[in-house]
Amino acid sequence: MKQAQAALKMENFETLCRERGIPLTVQRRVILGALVGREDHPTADQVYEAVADRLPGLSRATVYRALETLVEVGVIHRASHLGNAARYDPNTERHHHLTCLKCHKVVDLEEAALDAIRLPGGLQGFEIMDYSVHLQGLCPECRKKTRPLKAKSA
Amino acid sequence: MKQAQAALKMENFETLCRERGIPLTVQRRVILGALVGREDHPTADQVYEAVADRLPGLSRATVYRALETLVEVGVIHRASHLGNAARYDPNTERHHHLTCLKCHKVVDLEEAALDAIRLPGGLQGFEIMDYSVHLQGLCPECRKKTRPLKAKSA
DNA sequence: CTCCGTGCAAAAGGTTTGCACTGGT
DNA sequence: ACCAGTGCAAACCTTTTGCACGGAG
Repeated sequence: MKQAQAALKMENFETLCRERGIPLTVQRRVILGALVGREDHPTADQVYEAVADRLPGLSRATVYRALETLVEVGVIHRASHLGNAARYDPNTERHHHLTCLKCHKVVDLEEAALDAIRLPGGLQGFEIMDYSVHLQGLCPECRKKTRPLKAKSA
Repeated sequence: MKQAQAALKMENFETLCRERGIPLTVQRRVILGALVGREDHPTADQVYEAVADRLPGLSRATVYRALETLVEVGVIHRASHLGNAARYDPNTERHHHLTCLKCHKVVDLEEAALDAIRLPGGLQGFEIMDYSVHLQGLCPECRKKTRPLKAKSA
């Protein structure tokens, strides 16, 4: 059940916070709660809307900060490039992207093997026009620089 | 060679513009020229920086508009969701995304077939930690609403 | 010649930050 | 009690838009 998963995720979050000495605030709990209950991918503002009644006087800044914390702890993901600016790509052929988790560099990958993926059927009623594979990892430079495990230099 | 490709892309752009009655301005040409010369995925601001000396008095607004035009004509792609807000995803398991090209809705897709993709080797020195498949198309609702081919309502 | 594109500046989101206060540990 | 988190408001960054002018078709 989703309910059970949500409860697990919340427990997991609490454990992780205690381990890392991160204060467990009401805001963070409610925000995570609102997030795990959803199937869509809400924006920060939508999260704010969702929890505003449960947290009177809540500030949008807090939503942003709490979401950031949740991402750091690892209980949610942020779906978008870290930089909030759009990027433009002159390569209009089918290609894929390699993104560096550390420096956020994006490089193209033209790889016939990835172009040949057979898409499964019944994609929730979507009519697929195109697809691309998004690979995330460490670029050569960042691999040299550090041997990171955790995100923050903490 | 990349040079030849760039020249071809420029010619292609000019042809498409003439076909569609889109004025061919210096700005658009220079901006496209700066873009096809690069391997990275510059932001609008980086494009502005790149062409600023060649186009004195250039406005950032023009860069945005020109980029938009280039995307419409199809000679470049925009790499990012149209909505400029970050989205948060409580699902931290391996999963993929279906994005609607019209309403920009994003839904999760958990599909074992896509989890089993064998990654090719020699990924430009990257150490891959994770990957996901990004499918783009029309969601059921938008498929009903219109029969779009072109972006603009002209 | 007519329009559309451009430049400028202001507006419109989205996100971050400084500061005083509150709440978690 | 201490330190980090919160709320508020202002700052900041990216992108869009209105308007007058100039260049493209």
